[in-house]
Amino acid sequence: MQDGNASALSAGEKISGSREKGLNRVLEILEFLHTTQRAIGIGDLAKGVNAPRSTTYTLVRSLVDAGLLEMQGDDNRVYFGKKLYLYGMDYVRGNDLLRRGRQEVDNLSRETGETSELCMLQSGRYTIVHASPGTRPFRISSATGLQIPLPWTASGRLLLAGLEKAEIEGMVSNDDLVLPDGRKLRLDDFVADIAKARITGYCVTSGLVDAYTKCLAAPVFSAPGKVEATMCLVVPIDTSEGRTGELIGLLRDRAAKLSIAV
Amino acid sequence: MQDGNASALSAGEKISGSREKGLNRVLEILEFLHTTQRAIGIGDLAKGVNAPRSTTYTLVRSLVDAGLLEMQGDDNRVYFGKKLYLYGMDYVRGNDLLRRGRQEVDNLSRETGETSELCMLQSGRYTIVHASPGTRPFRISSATGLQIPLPWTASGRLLLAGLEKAEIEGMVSNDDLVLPDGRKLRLDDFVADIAKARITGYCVTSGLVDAYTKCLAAPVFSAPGKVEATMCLVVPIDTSEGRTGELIGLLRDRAAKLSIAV
DNA sequence: AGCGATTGTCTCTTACAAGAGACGCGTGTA
DNA sequence: TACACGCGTCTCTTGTAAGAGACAATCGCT
Repeated sequence: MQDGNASALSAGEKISGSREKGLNRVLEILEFLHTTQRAIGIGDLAKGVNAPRSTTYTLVRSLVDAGLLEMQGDDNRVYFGKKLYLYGMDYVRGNDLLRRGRQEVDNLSRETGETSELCMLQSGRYTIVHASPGTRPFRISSATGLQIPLPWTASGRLLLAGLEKAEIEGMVSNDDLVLPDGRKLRLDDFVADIAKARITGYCVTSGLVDAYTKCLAAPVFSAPGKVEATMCLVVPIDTSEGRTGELIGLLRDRAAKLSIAV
Repeated sequence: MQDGNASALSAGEKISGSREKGLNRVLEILEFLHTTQRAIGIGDLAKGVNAPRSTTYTLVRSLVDAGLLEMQGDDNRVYFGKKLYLYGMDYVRGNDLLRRGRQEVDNLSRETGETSELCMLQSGRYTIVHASPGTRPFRISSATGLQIPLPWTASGRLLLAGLEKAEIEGMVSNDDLVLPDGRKLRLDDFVADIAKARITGYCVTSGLVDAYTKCLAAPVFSAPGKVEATMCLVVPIDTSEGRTGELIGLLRDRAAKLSIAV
């Protein structure tokens, strides 16, 4: 799931699809719903995940019966179900870091007025696990659950701290190194960034995901040297040196607080 | 999943288990983890869901790769993964009622100091979808995601309002009618309770789940006559008539507020 | 009314996943 | 040292689930 089957035709995919395991189909369905973020008809779902209609009907029925999916109202559309919400809450309950991290992110964005996020690696991909929007008039886009190429972000540089170059290379595709504005990042530069971020204990990137923001990030450790998550602030790119410094200080402080008791 | 395969040997189950569909195994695994509420070794998991070890290993690997499960730390134990949390948040985002209901429950328990809950039907079973503990010294047990037989609760009586007797009968097993203290509820009485609750627009039960509490519940409607959820308060059984009345008033008010905009 | 597109259900075939079981490894304990 | 036990991986067989495709029903459009 982590890559290569949503982007389909890329690498060593069996072209004609042939026979696919039911479980895999289900995983694709869930992932598809996660990207669409809305209920969808079963027929379209089948098209979307490139699965036979008959199979899709069967699987969806199973999932609806199990409560992982729900039929939306009276239409023939499906979306995530209560069961998934309950399992998700179970995850939160079993995960101190996430629970406290969410709290801390909410605090931070309330105190600073800036957009704040908690980020983690999710099957080798950068993921915004929790976000709190801040109070600025222009809305900085960042939805929970969004997945972004690691090299585009400050958090990405911290999350990979301590990995070997080879490992890093394995987690970053060539496409990932191409920034939204078309510029191509050199892998070596990225690796250097990571090493630097590791030493300084924080990371700032300017105008990477878009030209108007910069991203401040600080690491949360689950064990000495092991970066489990990052907290970050997304601020306008013209934020003054002084304020940026303040925010970084605050951010590092809070991230450190999260680290200790884990 | 809703019934009949966890309770296993009951009805028309193939006794020897023979060959089981992978997806079903997965659904059982998730449900099992939901009940244990903690990470568990793969071997034990296999025993727990009564699946062959080799199969369990394969499935768990798929699920871990997909991020639905995570290996716990260094041990060989697994539990829910980040993906499930993300899907769960998607569900919340797509569900106004749940989002606002959680909020309202938190408010209510803060204002009254009592334990407050949001309850819904989940594959035909009563489920505590969100709970907020209240401030009483003795803790009233009620975990999010807990599933309880419908007849044990005030909310259950409201959630079934408007259904035919036959439908109700289908959703309530004989075991469900036996209260925790051993008393057996008559189905007819339960059906009568439901009809009454429907008319009065709220429901109070005393000493059903345990001898020391009573449960006040009010319905949340998704459409005229359709009870989508209930809000409820769990209070000490010796709460005065007067205060009980106040609380019911408050509860009905909030539940109504939830109903309107849905 | 006529037509194309979509929806939900069903049947039948065969490719393949579920499962049995063996194996090697590490660990505790007698 | 020997034994029992649990873990993780692998191989091989066969029961069966995934998929192709046909079908009737419904919908929307002209």
